[in-house]
Amino acid sequence: MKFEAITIKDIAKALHLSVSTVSKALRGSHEISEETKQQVLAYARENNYRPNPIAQSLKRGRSKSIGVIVCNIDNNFFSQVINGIESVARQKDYNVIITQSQESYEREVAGIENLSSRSVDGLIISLSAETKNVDHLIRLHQKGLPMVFFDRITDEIATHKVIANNFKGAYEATRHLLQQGYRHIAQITSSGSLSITLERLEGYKKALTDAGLTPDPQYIKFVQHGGMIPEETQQALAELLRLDVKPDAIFTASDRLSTTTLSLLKKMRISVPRQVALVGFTNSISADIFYPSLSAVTQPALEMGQTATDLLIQLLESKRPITQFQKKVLETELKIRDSSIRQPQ
Amino acid sequence: MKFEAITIKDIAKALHLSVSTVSKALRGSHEISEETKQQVLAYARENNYRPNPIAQSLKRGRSKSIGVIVCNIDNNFFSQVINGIESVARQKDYNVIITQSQESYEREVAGIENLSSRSVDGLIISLSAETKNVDHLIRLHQKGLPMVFFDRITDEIATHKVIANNFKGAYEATRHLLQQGYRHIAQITSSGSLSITLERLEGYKKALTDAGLTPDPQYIKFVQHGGMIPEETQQALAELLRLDVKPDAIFTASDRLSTTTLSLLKKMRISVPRQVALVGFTNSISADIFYPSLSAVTQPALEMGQTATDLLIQLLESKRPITQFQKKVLETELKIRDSSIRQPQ
DNA sequence: TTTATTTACGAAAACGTTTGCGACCTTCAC
DNA sequence: GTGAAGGTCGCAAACGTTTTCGTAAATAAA
Repeated sequence: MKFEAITIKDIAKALHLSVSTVSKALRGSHEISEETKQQVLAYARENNYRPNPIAQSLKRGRSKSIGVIVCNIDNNFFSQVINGIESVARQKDYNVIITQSQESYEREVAGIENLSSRSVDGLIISLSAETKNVDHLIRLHQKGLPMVFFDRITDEIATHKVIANNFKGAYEATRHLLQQGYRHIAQITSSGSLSITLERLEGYKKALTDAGLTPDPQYIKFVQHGGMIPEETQQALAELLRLDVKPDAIFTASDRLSTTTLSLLKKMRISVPRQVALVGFTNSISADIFYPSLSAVTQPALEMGQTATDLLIQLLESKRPITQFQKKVLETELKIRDSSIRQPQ
Repeated sequence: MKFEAITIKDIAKALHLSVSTVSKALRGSHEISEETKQQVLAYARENNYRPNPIAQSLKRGRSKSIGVIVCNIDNNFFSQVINGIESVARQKDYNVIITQSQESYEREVAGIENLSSRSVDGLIISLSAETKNVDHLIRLHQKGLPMVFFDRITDEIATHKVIANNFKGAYEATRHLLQQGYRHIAQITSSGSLSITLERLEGYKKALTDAGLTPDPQYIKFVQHGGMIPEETQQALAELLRLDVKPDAIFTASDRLSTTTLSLLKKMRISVPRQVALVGFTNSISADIFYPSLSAVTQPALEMGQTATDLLIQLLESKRPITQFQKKVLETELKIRDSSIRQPQ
């Protein structure tokens, strides 16, 4: 089971030098003669010497790794974000450690606790659907652990944040439905404690009022675990379809909710868009091969991951403490497909 | 930027004890009196002491983290596998560090090199499509770095492996097409250097010969980067459709290839399954809302991740060197949907 | 009372680095 | 010939733990 590797000590012994000389030679210190340097470098290269990153971390007080916590990796939006995170982290020589909260507050706390206890230089966070209280993060932030939020953010912590223009995305999606002539537009959305939920809700409401309509609370359904539990979505949908005036269109405000809703409608043999139209937030790469193809608000997920990571590393490597924080808002894109196009009656 | 945390030293100073006493007290050594233990524990708890995992790693020679390398995380199959990996790793208190090869041999080598240089206790690997040579892994394996392969494995390294029953999956998919009456069944598959490609190819061929047909090389198209580059898939498909006797059915042998092919057929306005039927390997959670709904061979991805991690941790924590290795073969499931059902002419 | 045993703790080395400082030698200017 | 300067290297401390060993005091056995 051991994985013996060569250390500086071994090099020193072999070359009859001291450890410090070898160390300095390896990092090209001017204190060391060119001759010795070459000798050390040659020996190191021959024997495939790699500095022990753990020892370096201990010495430097930085682990060169960043922690990521998301609700679930098995979701096109988040996997694309992580793709972005991983690409810039790797390039800047950071490791990426991933934890999933599975939309559970407890797991989020435990995961963050685990990541934070100094094994990680900074955190990239998207809150879980259950999270209503961010004291666990506030504590860490006050202690000086750098963090960047994306997607599901909180106002209670002053740091960099990266989000999509959720308001506008939802506004455009709803307006599109209105333009198609739909008047009873429902929304199925995530937990009301999530920032994205509120932002998308506002966009939806604004589009309605701009069109002279009054948002009806009956038409707004919150799904507590953001679609992770299909039964919750099922119930929300059933309640909508049981209303006296059934919605003629539905706006689903998150990735998982969109695909689940479409799937449920199909199972219930409800024709989309004839009986009910559908527009959803989704980053599924397959939205155009759905039946019907799904009109969707797409977020620049990869870019969100990259931006968040850039900001975090900026935080990590800054000499002076940063007090001015950015909230980057990336634009969404509405792709209109069949699921929302009004059919001739 | 600093994140000052309390150390054993601080506790020792505060309580007028020695570092070693505190350390022992914290781990409940019998050498320490009950009274002192309580005192130390209380102080540690009050001040929210967390042992520094990096120092522990250095001391113990184990980092309690495992490295994962896959081609791409943004893919339902792999994200589900990682979901499985993360869940059991977390439970056994290991961190999961993820790297993507993007199907590039160079990136695979660099990523593994980076992970392996002692920051990781073991590796979970699925080879990239470009990888024809595994010397970089053989070296590490010989040095004693434990590794487990899944999905895209190699024969050249003796260790635990976890795969799906690719032969049977492909056999059943092809047989199903044959049973539907299709006779010119093409296959679009990944790079020929991948184990999964060969296994699935064999299953496909066996089903054909069992039905008295002779596999025709013209009907077998290899896509070098496993569908990461849509143009490659496009070209493979175009070549198939340009044949004198066009295929009446296509079997796509990987996740990305399946969705891409369906999407391309749709763009070309080729009716599925009327003009050409389709069965593919995919773990997309949305296969039933595709148009047409996609008949698919599904792999137990979550379970593969869990099994691979269990096996790796078993390797890591075994007292005596393990010489007997397992090759776990998990069963696939063929879900028949519309894309392969023969339509009345 | 002496000796042996137990209990409770501390000193120090070790894991593999990095780094400030001092030691020694050579070279050069005056 | 003396002093300063510069070049080259090693010593030792430090990062935060764990662990081996030693030792003093207290207790038990003789």
